[in-house]
Amino acid sequence: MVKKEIEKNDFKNLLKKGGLKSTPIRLNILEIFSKNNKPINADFIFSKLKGITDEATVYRSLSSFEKCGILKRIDLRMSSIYFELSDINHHHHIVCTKCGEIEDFKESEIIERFLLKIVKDSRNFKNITEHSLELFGTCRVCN
Amino acid sequence: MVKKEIEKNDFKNLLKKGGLKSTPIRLNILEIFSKNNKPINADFIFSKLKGITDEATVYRSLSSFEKCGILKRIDLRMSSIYFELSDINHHHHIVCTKCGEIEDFKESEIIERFLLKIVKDSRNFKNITEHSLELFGTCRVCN
DNA sequence: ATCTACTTGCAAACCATTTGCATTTATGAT
DNA sequence: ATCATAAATGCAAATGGTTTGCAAGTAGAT
Repeated sequence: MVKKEIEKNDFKNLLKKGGLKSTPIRLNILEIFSKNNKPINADFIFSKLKGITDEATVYRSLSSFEKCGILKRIDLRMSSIYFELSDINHHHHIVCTKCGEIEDFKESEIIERFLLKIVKDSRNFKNITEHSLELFGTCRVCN
Repeated sequence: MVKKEIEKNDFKNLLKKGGLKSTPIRLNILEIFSKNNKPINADFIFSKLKGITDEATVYRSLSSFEKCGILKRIDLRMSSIYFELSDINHHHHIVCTKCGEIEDFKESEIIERFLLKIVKDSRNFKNITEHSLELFGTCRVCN
């Protein structure tokens, strides 16, 4: 629980840095992200939250969090939008198109070099701030 | 117009290969894709189509086309889904988050090698069939 | 030419997400 | 600590892209 307190303070700082007020709901949402090391959506969060009656609040939080950089959006080709904490531990995903299983992978150096090359070669873009990179296939079990 | 006839036959073959019937609307849709070398959505297609009264038909076509591999989905983080012809000329996009301008880039060899490495390193995935890779930033004009 | 399965039109439903407005709450200044 | 103010929440309704059920039309195989 000492750890939990530290975490809570981290989240408070995160919110403050983002210019957002620190509310119980928001701290809970961040805790849910921190507990579940995978992309999650508004529904999932709403189902885990206690003391909240309106899913719109979740949507508003997610939107604010993305805007100020706390979260990053993950395009999984599902019907709803998924997010993850945009931590330092930058990674991407392989998604099983049959069962939805997700595996992470991490190729920071390659991707970093790749982005530099793209920017160097581009006419109109010298400023790339985000990227999506997700792989889709069938996992060992489904194959 | 000779060229156009050739193209139409290409499309007919494409549909046949996909197990889909060749209808005027479908040929028109494919022609629209062929004329517009950029990711487009259902609305755009519907607005260009003549002799059609129901957007649901467009959605159904897009869905069939994607399923049989004629189209590929492009995740542009817009509110609607975009598609492109999945031609041999495999490429990706840089999207301006301010004005929506799109630039293509093509790094087949790097990406090919990259995917091989990922598959080699992965525990659960030996079969990657698709991938999304889009970059987001601000273009020279908006910057 | 006919038969059958696939396609389309029409209308309605669906579902994730957004929005307006009144109320409550967090935070910085007093 | 209290207060004032801007921001966050709850509630309800709207939005908008996409999907679906059903009846009628049409392409393609025989």
